[in-house]
Amino acid sequence: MSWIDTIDPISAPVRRRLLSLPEQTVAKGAVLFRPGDAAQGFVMVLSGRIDVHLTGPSGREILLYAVEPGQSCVQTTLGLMAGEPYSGEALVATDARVVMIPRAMFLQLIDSEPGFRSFVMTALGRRMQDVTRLLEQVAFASIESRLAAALLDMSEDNLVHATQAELAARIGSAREVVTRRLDAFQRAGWVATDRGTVRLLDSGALKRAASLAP
Amino acid sequence: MSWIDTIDPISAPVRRRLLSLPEQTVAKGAVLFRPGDAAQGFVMVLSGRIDVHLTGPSGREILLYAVEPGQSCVQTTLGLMAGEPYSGEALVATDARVVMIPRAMFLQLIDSEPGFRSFVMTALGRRMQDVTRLLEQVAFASIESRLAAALLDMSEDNLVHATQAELAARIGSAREVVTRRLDAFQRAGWVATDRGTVRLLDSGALKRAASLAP
DNA sequence: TCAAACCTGTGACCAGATCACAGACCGGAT
DNA sequence: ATCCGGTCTGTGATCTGGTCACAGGTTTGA
Repeated sequence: MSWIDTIDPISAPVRRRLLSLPEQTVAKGAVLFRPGDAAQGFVMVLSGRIDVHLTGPSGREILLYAVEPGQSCVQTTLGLMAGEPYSGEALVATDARVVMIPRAMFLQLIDSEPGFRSFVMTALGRRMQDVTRLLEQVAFASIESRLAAALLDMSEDNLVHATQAELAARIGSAREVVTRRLDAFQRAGWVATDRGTVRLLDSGALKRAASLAP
Repeated sequence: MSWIDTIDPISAPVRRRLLSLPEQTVAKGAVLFRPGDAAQGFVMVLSGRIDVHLTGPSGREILLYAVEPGQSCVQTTLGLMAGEPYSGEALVATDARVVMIPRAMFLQLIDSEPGFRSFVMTALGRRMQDVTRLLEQVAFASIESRLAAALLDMSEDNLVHATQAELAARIGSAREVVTRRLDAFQRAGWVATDRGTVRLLDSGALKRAASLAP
């Protein structure tokens, strides 16, 4: 079993060519690309996680999407297909291994391999949907509901390991706002906060808050 | 010359099949699809314009993108490829003619016609970029700059035909806010407002306001 | 010509972003 | 052990923008 099998079906010769591509290891904190860069190839994540986010002029950030193992970074797809430069910044969130399919091979695979093609198009479609949903949240949902949703999404075993600044960057708000909202959650008994962590005490209440749109 | 030639290159037999598809006429105000609908086919616009927008729970709206002649509605693409339902609402902005390529034919064309394939993927990539940029604007830019940008974009001959409510729906703000901003623009001498129209008097100043991000 | 619908304008209020801090906590170095 | 720079968190003041409530003006059509 290899990463290649997330692309299904794939022909044997192509499978060999893909397997011969070198894996690259990238350390947490590395920047894979910045806004304005041109795509060099099609990047797939094998392990670890890559966060792609937008940064505003004031330094405020928002997470566009996270690329998990078996997924590709669609921003590279755009660059290769539509010639658009990156608009986001890709930051390695946890030490990761990736492979890059060079531009020429990518274009050839798109033309010759139905399995690869449908993998790419489905991924692109999903991301489009993700970003559209995010836009909907940013445009219409309250900070309260977005913060609650982020906490639920990031929690493992009812624990969230993130500073308040990281939570703010995730939902596209300001650190101070997160501080005050978390404080309200704490007073309501929904969470307990500590330096660098948030413990979820009442995920039911958080879920309700997350789905309340205004 | 036909709409088909916006897809290039295309083989002769396929060209004939596409030409045999019936054109449909849709009247201004008609709704092509709503959030949650499943895609029936791949829609291309021949004339007129179709606006795709999101609606929040409070009734506030924002324009996701407009589909102009020669373009396809990528939301239909998503539905056909990734199986995702629509998240936006498509409203016919001006009387339009469209053709719908049925699902089966679409999937077959994707597999067999490189020209069609690259048309679809490029369009999808562009829209992804559009929506990402829109998200960036909504998340980080002021109403002042977004309104100025919208006025410049919608103007023909320095005239914008739109009510203040329509301008608000376009930039994802509230009507009252647009009223007040337009009032400020007017006091600054940048525009003159009238019922249903805005006349641009100083597009230079508007351009400067549009590019000022905060 | 009268009513209903539509468009614009205003005041009050709340949520959220920004600025300018201050204190608390952490790591390592002396 | 203590000090120090960096990081994380907490708070008040102020500004922008979204929501609510409502008023007056304009069109349109019955």
